[in-house]
Amino acid sequence: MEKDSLESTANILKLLGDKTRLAMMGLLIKNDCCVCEFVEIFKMTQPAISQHLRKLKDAGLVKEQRRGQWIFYSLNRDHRSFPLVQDVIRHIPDQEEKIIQLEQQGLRITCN
Amino acid sequence: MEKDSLESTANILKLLGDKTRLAMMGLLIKNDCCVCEFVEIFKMTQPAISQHLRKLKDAGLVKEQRRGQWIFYSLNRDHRSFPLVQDVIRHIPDQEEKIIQLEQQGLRITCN
DNA sequence: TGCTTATATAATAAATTGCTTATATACGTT
DNA sequence: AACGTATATAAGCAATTTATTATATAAGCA
Repeated sequence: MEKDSLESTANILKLLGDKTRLAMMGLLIKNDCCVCEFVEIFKMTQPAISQHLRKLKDAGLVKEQRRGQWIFYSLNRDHRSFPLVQDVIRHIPDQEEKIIQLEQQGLRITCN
Repeated sequence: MEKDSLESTANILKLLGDKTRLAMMGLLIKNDCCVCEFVEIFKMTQPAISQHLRKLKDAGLVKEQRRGQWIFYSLNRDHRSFPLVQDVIRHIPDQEEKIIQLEQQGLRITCN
């Protein structure tokens, strides 16, 4: 298996070592999401969400793509440390439920 | 596979998201180590090392065992999140080299 | 064009982290 | 008992982190 340096691994883990960002990654491995969905799911202010996404983006773990009014985030599956990310996500509960709840509240479609 | 809660996983990752602690875990998966060995390997002060070990111990990731004058640390392989720890460590370079260097310097035996 | 919505960024404040130095504790040896 | 070595703990401090509020930017629509 490809090994990453100690330092880069520690940096990835530091990013994932936050409940919100870890859940974001768990969501993104199943669905692309836009900022307003994260705001709704995590009940956090929009700037707080944007700043977490910024950190993930700066590390190259996520990509952004504008779709009209919205900016959708997705996992960068080409990242050197993506296998590590995948392994980590396997250890957390499935996050898709949060998306389903959002859909049931009719809040998913606000971004489609 | 057993899944840990999002929160407990994030807490583990936060601990591993530090270069020194991550390397410590990488070392401990191969050998028990005492504090003075870590001090030598990481070129850090003894209190700094002790504080990192304290965090790992508080989380239950490592155990300590006194052997005469020395206190040896070892991984707690019974920890609920040990499989996660193992998976993470698989992604970093082998740390045993550091122990070998220590032995070559004759510094390993100071703790035997 | 002007308004609304979605998002980013900047400034700031509070909490946390990781080190340092100083000191305490525990064991082994003389 | 006194001393030296190994380790832990406490206090203090600088750097980092994470949130908040305020503001800027960009797209869609009346």
